[in-house]
Formats: sequence, structure tokens, C-alpha cells
Amino acid sequence: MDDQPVALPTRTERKERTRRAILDAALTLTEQSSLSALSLRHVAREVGIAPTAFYRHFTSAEDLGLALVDESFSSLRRTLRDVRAAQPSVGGVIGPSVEVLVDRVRADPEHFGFISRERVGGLPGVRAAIRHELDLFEAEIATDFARLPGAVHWSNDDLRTSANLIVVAMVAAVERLLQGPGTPAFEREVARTTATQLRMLSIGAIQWRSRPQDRGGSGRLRAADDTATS
Amino acid sequence: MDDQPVALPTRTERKERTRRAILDAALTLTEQSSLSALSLRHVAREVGIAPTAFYRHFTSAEDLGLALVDESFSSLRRTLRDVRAAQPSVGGVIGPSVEVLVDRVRADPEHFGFISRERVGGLPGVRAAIRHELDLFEAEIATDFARLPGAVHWSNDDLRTSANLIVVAMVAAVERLLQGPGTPAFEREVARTTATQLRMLSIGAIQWRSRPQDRGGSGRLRAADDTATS
DNA sequence: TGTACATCAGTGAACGCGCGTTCACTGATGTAC
DNA sequence: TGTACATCAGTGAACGCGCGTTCACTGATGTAC
Repeated sequence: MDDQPVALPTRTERKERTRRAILDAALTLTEQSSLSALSLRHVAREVGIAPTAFYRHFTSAEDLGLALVDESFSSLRRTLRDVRAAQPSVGGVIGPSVEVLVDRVRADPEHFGFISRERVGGLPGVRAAIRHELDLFEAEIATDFARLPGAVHWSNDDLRTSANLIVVAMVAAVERLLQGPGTPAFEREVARTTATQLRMLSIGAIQWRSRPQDRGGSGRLRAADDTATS
Repeated sequence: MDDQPVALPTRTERKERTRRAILDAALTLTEQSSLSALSLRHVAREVGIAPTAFYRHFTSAEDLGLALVDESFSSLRRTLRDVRAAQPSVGGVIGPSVEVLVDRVRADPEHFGFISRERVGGLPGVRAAIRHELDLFEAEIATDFARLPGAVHWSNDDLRTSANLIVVAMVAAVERLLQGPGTPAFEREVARTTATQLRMLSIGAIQWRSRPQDRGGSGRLRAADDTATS
């Protein structure tokens, strides 16, 4: 009865806890700098282990960084996929998607901060991993666009081009959220602005693509297109 | 006759040369990491001076960073302003602006790399300086928009919101140029994609603003400063 | 069940290294007269 | 014009410090029998 193996953590569980503590400490410590400037000794001190114990869990700082990239994207990816699956129209999906993004950033600013910092200027392997995740996301959005009624006539290039700007706008929104004050008013402002941007872009993308079928727009725009290519 | 003071560099000139060499070395050395990871001793070694001589030119690494931010933006800002001044329509300005941007990045990838790396995750003061420059740029674009015929009915908020996405798209384009191969074909591809994105956005922004339902319908025309935040 | 052995997360001393910054200095360049 | 003094960019020794990584180790946990 009093001999319950569940009560005591196994060796595996204890190892996992230390690993978790290392990841958390790394997230906290890179908040003010970057992964490439992270000191393994500093991490060890924060976790409360000897510096050498780090190598029982990760082979290098880069190895640790890749684990953080994986963590950061996994939950966001799942959440956004659910949101998009539930909304059949472009216009309908924008509001909820932005809301979800803002919620996730508020709930876990450390992971998003890590991603936005390492995305540019991080260790090459980590940067590539982040780039890969964002490319996947972009491809998913392009696929969503392709499913829209009337999408048959759009070129793959234009699908990717507009999907890319959507991802870029969302990344920028995350950066703004992280750098600004964490007040609800500010969050609402960023959400509003970002949703507006995505809607403007959607409207423009649809107009742009339906161009060959000659929808009556403003002559100003048509002139714009003509002068464009050089 | 043979005693020409012009032939020998003055003390001031020699100091300026050393300063220039320090800036160049810092640009080169931060290429693979970031300013916060830059070693002053490493810079001094590269320049060929004693480590302590650094302090004759800059008080700190941050001081040096601010000088690099200033350098990086000054020529770009002038060039883009000229381009925009020469083109009265939104559509007409997009192509040349993107071309200018691509040309400048090709001509001076080190400065643009520095900016894009330090923009996020750099030293706070440097980051703030970059943010400030981008905000100025955004405000200029908003002013351009405001001058368009029919702009009278657009709200300041929407002007800033669309101008912001334009800046964001251009920053993203610079990042893509820097990370990809430097081939002319790739540069052309990025220029094309970016121009398309900006045109889509312009079309969408104009459509968006011309909607009669536009909240409140405050008809302020001049882009005022930071009074937008609610 | 108890015993003997294997595993392995964490230890701590030790290493050589490059760092930022201080300080009193040197000696060429600049300037006042 | 020459001379005496001021300026100041660059020097080099010295400091204490934290770094990543190695290595043989310890001792609790896990397992085979």
C-alpha cells in the first residue's frame, strides 16, 4: 500500500525535468540577447546543475535551439490549422486567426520572442529551421487560397506571393506585440491593425487575380499595372 | 615647391581613416553574428590597432552601432525620396522604388545585413534607432498616400496601417535578398514578387478605403503625427 | 523475495583562452609666438 | 622664419573574469536472476 512506485519520480522522469528546466532557462536568458550569445555555464547556474551536466541533454547550444524552434511552432501550427479548417471563407478566417495569434503570443511571449530573434541572425541551423516552418505555413495558406471558389484561374506564383505577404504581416504583428507594452489596449490595437492589413491584402489579391477577366476597377490602378514591369 | 601640405594626411584625416576602418571591420565581423556578440579586441586586430585605441573613436559598441545605423539609412532615405518625388502616382512609384531598393542592397549588402539583424534582438538603443528610422519612412509613405486624389476621405489610421505593411514588405524583401543567392535571376525574382505584393496591397487599400461604411468617416487629410493610438 | 551488477545523470577540478577596461606612456602633428 | 609648448591618436602591460570542454569520478536508480 505505502509502497507506490508512482510516488517517486523515476530516473527518466527526473532527466526530463532537468531537460525542461534547461529549455526554460535558455528561453529566459536569451530574452535579452540571442542564442549565439548564450552561455552554457549561465544556463547551468540558472538550472542549478554543474556546467558539464548540460551535455547529458544537448550536444550543443544549436541542438538546444532546434528543440526550442520545434516547441515554439508545434502548438501554434495546430491551433491555426484548426481555426482555418473551421472557416470556409478568406474574410471569415482573418479575424479569428489574428485573435488566436495574439492570444498565443500573450500566453507564451518567450517562445515567440525566441523565434523572432533567431529568425534573422541566429545560428545558421536554427535560422534554417525557422525558415522551414514559416515556408510550411506559407504553403498552407496558399492551399487555403487555392480552395476558394474562382481560384482556378490564379497562378501558383500569385498564390505564393500573396501567401508570403500574409505570413510576413503576421510575423511583423508578433514583433510589434513583443516590443510594445503588453496592455490589453495595445494588443487590441495591433490585432485591429493586422486584421485590416490582411483584409486589404485579400481584397487586393482577389482584384489582382481577376484582372484578366476585366472587372471594372479604378483607372488609376490599371495605369499602375502598366507602368509596373521594367 | 616640393613642400606640399596636401600630400601628407593631417592628423584629423588619419583619425577619420581609422574610424572608417573600425566601422568597416565591425560591419564585416558582425556579418556572421551580431553587434552584441562583437569583440572590440577582434575589431582592433582586424583594423591593426591596439585594443585600447578603439576608445579614441567610440565610447562603446553601442555607440559604434548607432553610427552604423545612421550610415545605413542616410543614402537609402535620400534615394527613395528622390524616386517618390519624381512619380506622382502610387502605381508608378512601386516599380522604380523596388528597383532602387534591390540596387542598393546589391551595392551595400553589409549595411542592410546589419540593419536587418539588429532590428530585432540587437542592443536596445540600436534597435530603437532603427525602429525610429523605419517609422519615419512609414510616415513619409503615409504622406504620399495622403496626397493622392481622393485621399481626402481616408482616415489617418488606415493611411498608417497600409503604409506600415508596405514598409514591412520592403523589409522582408531585403531579408530575402540577403539570405538568398546573389544571382541576378534571384534578384529579379524578388523584385518581381515584391512589386506584385505592393501592387496587390495598393489595390486592396484603395478598395478598402473607398468603402462608404468606413467607420465614423472623419475626413482629416493631412497625416498628423502619433495621435493615432487610441 | 534478496542480492549482485549495470546504467547513467550529475559532479568538480582543471585546462587554456579571449574578453573589456584601466592606466601611465610615447612621439608625431599642430600651433602660438 | 625658427623654437617651445600643447595636443592627442595610438601603445602595451596588467587586472580579474567567465567561457567551453575534458576527464575520471560518484552514487542513486534500474534490472537480471
